[in-house]
Amino acid sequence: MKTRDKILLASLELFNEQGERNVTTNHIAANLAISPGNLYYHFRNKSDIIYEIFQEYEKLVDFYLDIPENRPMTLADMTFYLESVFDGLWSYRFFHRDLEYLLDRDPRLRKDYREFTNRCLASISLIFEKLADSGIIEPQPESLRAAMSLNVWLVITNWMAFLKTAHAEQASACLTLRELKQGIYQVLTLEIPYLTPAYREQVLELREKYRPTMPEQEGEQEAPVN
Amino acid sequence: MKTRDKILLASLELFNEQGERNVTTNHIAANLAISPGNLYYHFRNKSDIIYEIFQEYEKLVDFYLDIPENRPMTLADMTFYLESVFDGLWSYRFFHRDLEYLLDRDPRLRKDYREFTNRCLASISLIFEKLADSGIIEPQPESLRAAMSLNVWLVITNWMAFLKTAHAEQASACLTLRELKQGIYQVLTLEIPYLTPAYREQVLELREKYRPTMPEQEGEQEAPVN
DNA sequence: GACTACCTAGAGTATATACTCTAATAATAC
DNA sequence: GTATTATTAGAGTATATACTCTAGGTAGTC
Repeated sequence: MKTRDKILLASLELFNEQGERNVTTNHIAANLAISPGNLYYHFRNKSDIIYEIFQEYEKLVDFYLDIPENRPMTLADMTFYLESVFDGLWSYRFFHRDLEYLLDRDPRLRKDYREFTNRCLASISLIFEKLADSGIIEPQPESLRAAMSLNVWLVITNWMAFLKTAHAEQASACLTLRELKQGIYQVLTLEIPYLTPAYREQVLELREKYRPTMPEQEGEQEAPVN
Repeated sequence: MKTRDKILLASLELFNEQGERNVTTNHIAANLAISPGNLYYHFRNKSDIIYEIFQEYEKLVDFYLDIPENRPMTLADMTFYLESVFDGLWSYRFFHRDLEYLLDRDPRLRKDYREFTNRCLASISLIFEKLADSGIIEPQPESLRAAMSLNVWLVITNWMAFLKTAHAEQASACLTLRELKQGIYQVLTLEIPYLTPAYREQVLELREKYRPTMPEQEGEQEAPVN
């Protein structure tokens, strides 16, 4: 693999594990056993590395959320979208953690992320629309759909932060993809009241599969050590 | 005012304006025209300043979310809770921005914040319960109420981050309390399907008051300059 | 073999930042 | 008034971090 790609890969891994703020360019170089000079030969600065990683993320999610216009949407489709989005969140999980700081630092990123958000919101809204077309959820006026989509987005993008802050131990270490996907439970919670009788039970069953196993919100009870 | 209190006040203000990450202890001292030594006489380190500010925040929200058990809940109560929580978010808005980093840095804060979250979730759930008692929303099983409360929490705590990232300009400068309170619109959106016919119109009217004036999600249209 | 384009090492630098240390000054107690 | 305690100034430090610079190696081509 080319050094340039190795740098991107190692950066992503370190960022995800330790947070962008805690990973220096020197760390990245050391991790790859290359010199800082070498790293800066391939990237002008740290921002450029982050920007390029973001573009990968963007591309991935855009790919997942490309809604086919020519056929009705099934429950399986919806599940796929949800699973995919959370997979994406997981793979680039460092990004949402330090989002505001990163956007303040890099105007390119701010602009791109803003457009990315709008595309995602549009996709979510389209999904709702097509779910209504398929008779899975009741159709809703456009304005409500927009507000609902925004809520879905807020839940999705904030779920990981919630998990990390709800954990007793340090955030980075103990978080699994499985736990992250319990966010799907929360998203489906939003849909419940809009489900048609025909699909209600099916979706509720699907939702159960993502029900948190560990009691997340009842944090008072620490795990007994002995 | 005592120097100690001035430090807390100036720190909060600077943190809110520029983000904790961008405000150094030297900045705080300079802002107050005192010496760094003086600052460190009053606080052992930066973490202690942040921790103390958090405790103020906690106290404030706990005060707001103290639900009276002995009387039914009115729409006015609900409005008050929503307004208050967003006021609190505004006054201590730096906190949620760098939350994960702060919690990683200070175990006390992690523990306290975790318990704080649980108290808030319990309050939200209690509010739903009492709203059902008052016939404002339909009663729901406890498990659904818990999931709904968590969604409300996610929307509330992530709304500001969304606003900042949706803005085209740098985050810190252009954000008003008024815009922040449009988050109430999103929270009320979550309630819509559960409203009883008797209160539906009233709540929808209330919700309209918080409807975003500027088109937030249609970011493509930049303001025409000429 | 020599030219070129690409790649790499590693020491080094400017700047920032959290924090310390000493000494001096103000406030208070007796 | 004097002893003590609380407060303050301000220079200074250890460490970190993003990034630079120079020199040299490697691979392919003719």
